[in-house]
Amino acid sequence: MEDSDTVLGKALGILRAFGPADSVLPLAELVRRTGLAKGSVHRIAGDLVRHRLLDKTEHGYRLSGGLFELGMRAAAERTLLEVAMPFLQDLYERTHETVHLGVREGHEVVYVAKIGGHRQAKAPSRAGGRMPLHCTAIGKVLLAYAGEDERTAVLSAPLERRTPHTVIAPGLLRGQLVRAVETGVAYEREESTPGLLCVAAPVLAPDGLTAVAAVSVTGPVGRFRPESHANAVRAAATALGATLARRRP
Amino acid sequence: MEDSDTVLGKALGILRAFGPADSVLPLAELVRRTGLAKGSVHRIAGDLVRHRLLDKTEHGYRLSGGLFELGMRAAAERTLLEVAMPFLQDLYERTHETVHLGVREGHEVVYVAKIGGHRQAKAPSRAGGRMPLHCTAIGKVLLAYAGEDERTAVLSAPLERRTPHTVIAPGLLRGQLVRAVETGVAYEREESTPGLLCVAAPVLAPDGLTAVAAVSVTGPVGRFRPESHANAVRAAATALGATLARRRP
DNA sequence: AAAGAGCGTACCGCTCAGTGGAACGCCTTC
DNA sequence: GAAGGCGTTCCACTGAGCGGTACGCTCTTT
Repeated sequence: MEDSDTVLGKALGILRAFGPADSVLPLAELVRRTGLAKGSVHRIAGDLVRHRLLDKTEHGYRLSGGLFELGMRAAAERTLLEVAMPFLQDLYERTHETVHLGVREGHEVVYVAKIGGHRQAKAPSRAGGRMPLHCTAIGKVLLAYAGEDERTAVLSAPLERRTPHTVIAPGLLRGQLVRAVETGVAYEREESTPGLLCVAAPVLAPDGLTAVAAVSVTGPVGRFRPESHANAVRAAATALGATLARRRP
Repeated sequence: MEDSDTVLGKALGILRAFGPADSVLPLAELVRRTGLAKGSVHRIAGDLVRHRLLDKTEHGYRLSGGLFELGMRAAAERTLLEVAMPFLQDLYERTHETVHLGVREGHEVVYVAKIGGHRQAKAPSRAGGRMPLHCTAIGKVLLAYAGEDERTAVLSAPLERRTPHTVIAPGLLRGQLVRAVETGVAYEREESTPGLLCVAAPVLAPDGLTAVAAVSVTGPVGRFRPESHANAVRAAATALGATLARRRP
């Protein structure tokens, strides 16, 4: 799906052929998804196994633990994760709902952490996973604090309708972003996933103008009242921001 | 440090040149660590940047978020992590000490998760990081439930002394392993890091004979009494084991 | 100010690693 | 028993990758 004229490109193509859903893919499927020659996929996959990026099972290939280890060394997300963990922990303990930590990556959110208990609302989000900016609470917060150019770029592109509640009117969304900056929190009400509500607050950089990340609390329609957690989320996010600022003088 | 005759090998060499400690490395340092030609490192690093595995900063290269995303797709650790999270959460809430989840990878532990609060004892462990088997509570548990051949392999090799308390006598360690199987928990008392104590329990496969992972609670010498958390750790680990068994019929 | 060291970048001709089409054997499925 | 899908192996061609060389830059040193 990308440029596959270099060995590295092909290898990455194979690795990225694994969607968030699939755990083990047979060779033929990899050939199909990557569009590469069967022989090439066979050989490269073999190399990847040798390098502990893939595991070869009876039924095909699987992303290996070596990849996990490598990914956890990524500097930015790792330090963010480590510093944030205590605050996320506090937040969870106070709310006992699913807690997310996310950063912006282009026009999407990438979740850096997701913690929750047994009775958590089953959200499609996963650590390392992505979501559109416009239909999630974290996304809205991040978008609200993104540069004006980024914001208009997102708002002028067609906004994908994920559920009947997804806000796809740019004007409406822009209003929500303004309110997010004013109030320090953004909400999502079944806009990305039916049955899920969410509050998010920004983790601001020392300048107070840009968001380096965002924290959210998610819960199911019914028992969950996002507004009642707004303060907790805001507190966690600002505390995290202050701690991050203290680390990098 | 590995085989670097294939492009992929060189690329991996570059990525793995990043130790857990360093966040940004200049080109020259990568050349030094990998032993590759300067031109090659330059070109490959450029390719890696293009593929979102590296970021290029003012002061050098840095492992990028793309790597984090990719690593989080690793099937085994991801599902383990997701299923385990609620149990780890419970355990943390009950103890308010640092909680670890680890799996065995060769003769080392790989930590899949690490959660803790503000007052956590600062351990050198990190998610995605490694530790020797013989000097950690999780390692001992995993070793106790490993195959007999694996166990003797570890015990017959010289055991690295990490601290004055590290158990390096194979007989002594073997005794601890036997006790671990009998009691369902293993302990570590400043054997990997001065000032740290730890209790761990195995997450057993349905057969009840092999451990798929291990859970631990860590705390500082002084206030922390590992024995008093043995039951909580054991409970969390067995509950997790039961849940995992239910998922794969 | 000049010399030096270390850095990132750019160039380029040689060559062998990587390529992908073809063919094979092994399974199901129809 | 034909047909199709699968994983694997083989092999001759070729251009991607290689690494030595060279340049410009910014510091530090003398």
